[in-house]
Amino acid sequence: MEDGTAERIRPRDRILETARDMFHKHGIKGVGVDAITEAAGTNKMTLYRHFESKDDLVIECLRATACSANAMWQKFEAEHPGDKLAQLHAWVRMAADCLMTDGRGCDMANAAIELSETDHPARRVIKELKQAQRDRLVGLCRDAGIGQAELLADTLSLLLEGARVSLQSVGAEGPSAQFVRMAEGLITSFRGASAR
Amino acid sequence: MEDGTAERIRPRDRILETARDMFHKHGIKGVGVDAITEAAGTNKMTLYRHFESKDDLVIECLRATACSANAMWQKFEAEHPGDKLAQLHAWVRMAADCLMTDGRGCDMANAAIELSETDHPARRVIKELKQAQRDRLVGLCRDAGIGQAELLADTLSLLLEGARVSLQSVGAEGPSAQFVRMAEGLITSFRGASAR
DNA sequence: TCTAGAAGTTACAGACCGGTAACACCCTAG
DNA sequence: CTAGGGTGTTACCGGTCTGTAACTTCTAGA
Repeated sequence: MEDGTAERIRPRDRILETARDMFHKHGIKGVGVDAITEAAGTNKMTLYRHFESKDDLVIECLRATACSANAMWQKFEAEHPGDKLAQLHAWVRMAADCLMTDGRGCDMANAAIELSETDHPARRVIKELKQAQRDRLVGLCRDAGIGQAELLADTLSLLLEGARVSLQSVGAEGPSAQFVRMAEGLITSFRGASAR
Repeated sequence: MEDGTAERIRPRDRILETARDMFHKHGIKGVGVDAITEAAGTNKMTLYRHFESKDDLVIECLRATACSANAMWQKFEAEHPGDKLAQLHAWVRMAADCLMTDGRGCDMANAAIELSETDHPARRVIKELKQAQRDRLVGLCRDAGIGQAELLADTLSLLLEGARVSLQSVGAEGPSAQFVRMAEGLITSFRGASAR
């Protein structure tokens, strides 16, 4: 039987998962394909049989990251079905957890900074995936009954993005330590404004 | 005469200025020392006579960037002597200008993301310079008579940092377009709270 | 058991990287 | 005019990088 749930993971998936982890930790230009394949317990030829190039692998990793993010959104909906405001608070909590446990920032943002070539193929993907996340947060704010939903969503986006990068430059004791207080304060402030 | 204001700029300064520009545009790992020296109209040997290593050059570039930032702070004080609140608004305006005209983000933040090695010599410098900027903004907020000065300063910091990275991932039409509105709204909100 | 395709292995090409050595040059201070 | 320091030039080292070729081994499906 072809057996979809093979006990030993397919090399392609092992490479993808390993590459995601290593790109996240050391950056894209900071890790070579040799290191990835070795860590994945395979070899370079196998990588190039499954991915056209390193850039292609990078793009596939970013798509996988977006997929994980989608799973989180579904978890919010599952844990607080219908309660959009609770989902928004869950988003803040998730973001804070991510800040405290992770250390390195958003893979897409990091990639956008690292791949400075304006015509890099990954840039299209980053832009559309980030746009999708933004739309999702705007929708959540709107459904939570907040008046200026776009403005709140954009403010929260920038705060999180800023906290993730500040974490890497000034460290955990820097401004990013106040993220939850800022975010919650903003939400109550916007809720008050829309209920006036 | 040794003539401090030599009409032809010293090679060291040419290298430093060129490296700053190229690191800013293409990232640190995205440009080699050969490219820098060629663009600076000199050669690799001269670079290594003035800088111990590429890492040393990077650090010197970051210090120069911090120096430019200091000049901006002095400009704020010169244009609005004593009026700390006006200086705070000038800071917002400067940040917005920077967002619209520049495209690439903060050199220190970009470097922190790119140089993921936790023991990289540049990380110390980045942290202390970023910390200094933070202290400066906190002081400005406090002197402007804002109650929760640290919280406002940290929020503004994260907003700007987030706007700069968002600009690179989602583009100019993304959340960063609302930076001024967010920042000004925060300032009035914090002013109202401290004057209650 | 046989076979086809996936995966592993080794070696290599070609380019770029940071950094150094040896030597020729120029320009200015004395 | 001359001596010396800053600069330019060329060549090179050892390493790493992405990507490929040719060949062998393994494994799953019939």
